[in-house]
Amino acid sequence: MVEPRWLGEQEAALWQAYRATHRELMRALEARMITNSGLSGADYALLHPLSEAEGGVLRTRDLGRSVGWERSRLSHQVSRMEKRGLVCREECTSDARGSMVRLTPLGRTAIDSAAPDHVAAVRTYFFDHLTTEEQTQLAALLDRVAAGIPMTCVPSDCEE
Amino acid sequence: MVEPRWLGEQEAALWQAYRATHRELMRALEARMITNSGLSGADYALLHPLSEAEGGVLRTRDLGRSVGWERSRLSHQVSRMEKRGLVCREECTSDARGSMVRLTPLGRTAIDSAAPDHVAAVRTYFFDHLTTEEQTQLAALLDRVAAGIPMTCVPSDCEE
DNA sequence: CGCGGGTCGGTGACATGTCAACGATTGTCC
DNA sequence: GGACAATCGTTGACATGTCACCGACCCGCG
Repeated sequence: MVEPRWLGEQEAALWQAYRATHRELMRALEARMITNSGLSGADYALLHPLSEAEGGVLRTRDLGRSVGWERSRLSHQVSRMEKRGLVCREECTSDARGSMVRLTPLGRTAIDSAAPDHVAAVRTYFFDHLTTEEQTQLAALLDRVAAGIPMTCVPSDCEE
Repeated sequence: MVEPRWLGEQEAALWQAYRATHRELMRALEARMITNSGLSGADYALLHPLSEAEGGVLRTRDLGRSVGWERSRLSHQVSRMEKRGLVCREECTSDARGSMVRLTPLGRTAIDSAAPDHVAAVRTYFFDHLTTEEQTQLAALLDRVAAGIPMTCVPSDCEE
């Protein structure tokens, strides 16, 4: 086997820039949200789908799917948020294995007060730098990249 | 003040896709590196500039700047890597406040064995999906976004 | 029915990242 | 020289994320 194709200077710089920019972008959004509403990015990520769900309740499994998190991460985060009164857990009547997560009035207030500024921040820091055409191109690019990422899978999932 | 401009459907989908794809991409790269060489992404991030430095030594401050990390994060990570024998600390002769981080032979072996596959993975999962033109466009886009991100700064830094 | 594999949520141990604070040192200004 | 702010690295407390595992439960099949 021959020498692998190393990254060229431009590629290395792009990779570096991509990672650094993502990190800074997330850091800025997170910091702004925390000072603005006391919510972390993780809090917001869960409160958002809950606030749009019928009655402010979701089954834990469905909440996990809508944010793309693993179960343990979700469980830990819900525990922390429960301790702070943002959400509460309930039994799942249709499946005794499951559980439900419900937005409390405090959680509703929190997400309602945090959302407008967060959306504005995402615009300011991200979308305002993209033309409509660039948005389309970027979406296509992300689709291609995402499709090429190997899944964490049990062996049987790999053949589908 | 009127209703803020909410994200449209396409924008929301793009934002979602961007975050999900980044997360999955990083997860895949990290998992592959760990199974392949036992190094985490954080390990690799530090070993890479060290391996390119003169003599495999860098002042902690400079290492921190080259990866863009805060001092405490860097210090913790170096401590963990020191415990595993990948690097060692040394005194800084030119400035008694400072310290140096040196790549050990074990660390050198680790980065040398991890690098080829990692580079190949970055190609496979990322660069293979981008044309040269797209790389140029993306680099420009990232520059614009990065330039618009407010820095964490002491008040006096804000006016420069 | 009851066995057995899969699903679901939770837990504890640990790795990682952030924040505030400290002690030591350096450089600056008078 | 000496006060004083800034820099440097570290530490401890805590928040977050990952992993392996458990216990309860659902469902299909004999």
